[in-house]
Amino acid sequence: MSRNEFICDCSVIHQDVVDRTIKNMAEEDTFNKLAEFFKILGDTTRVKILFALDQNEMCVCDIANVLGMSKSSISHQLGTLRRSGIVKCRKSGKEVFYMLDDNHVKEVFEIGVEHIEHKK
Amino acid sequence: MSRNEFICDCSVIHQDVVDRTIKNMAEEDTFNKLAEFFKILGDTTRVKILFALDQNEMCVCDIANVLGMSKSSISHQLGTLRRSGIVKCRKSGKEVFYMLDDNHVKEVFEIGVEHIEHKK
DNA sequence: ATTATATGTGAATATCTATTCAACTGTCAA
DNA sequence: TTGACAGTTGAATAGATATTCACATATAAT
Repeated sequence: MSRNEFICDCSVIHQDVVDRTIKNMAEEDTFNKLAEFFKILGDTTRVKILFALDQNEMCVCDIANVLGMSKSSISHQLGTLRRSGIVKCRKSGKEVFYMLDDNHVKEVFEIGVEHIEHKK
Repeated sequence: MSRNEFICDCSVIHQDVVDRTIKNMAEEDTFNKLAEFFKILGDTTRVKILFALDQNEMCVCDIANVLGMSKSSISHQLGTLRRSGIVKCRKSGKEVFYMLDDNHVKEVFEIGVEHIEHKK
């Protein structure tokens, strides 16, 4: 993508750096999906749910009890996580068991923890 | 933390799983900081800025030109990233050069990209 | 000194989103 | 069939936040 596609309120100071950086930028779509992925992880409730599901699959009621929140709010969040492909579920009678679907989440989590430990 | 501290609108179905999971949950503070960290990464503009700064340090004007956005909005976002300890800056005359401060960001990014590539 | 440029920032607006509430579906048991 | 329970879902509300705008600050050049 070229810088001429954009409208900006200032002049370019270091043309070479700007040109090179623009040339190396990823696709717009990649940035959007990346931000979307991190946005999903950027909520305390969802972080707790994923941390819990990392230990064992669980039904909605049990998750609600672990977090001390309503079934409805947990169900809404599980829907968000499912639509993002981060968790999946399995029905068993009246209950629905949720589990992690994406092995990257665990890795991202660990680095995230390293980050906040390092910043202490 | 004990489950009795919480108010929930449903009964516990699998008491053993709930007890064990609660016992293994991290500190409230840890979840908050973790979510806060990912929330910072969960914005397209900030993702682009970090991707650009991963290549070279840059001044505000250059970043604005690379992204095709106003200096003001970029400055606001850089302030957010700086307060989160993810980028740092260095003054040189009228210009302020920003660079990555946290080596974890790069790792998290790479796994994030793997994630979205895997989901295609 | 004056002007131009690079950056920072508070307030306002528009948009997004997490939770609650109320209703609903589906399943099991009596 | 009836009731109880697990889970889902749309609408509403309240809170968060990204960008714009206008102005402020700081530095360099004339």
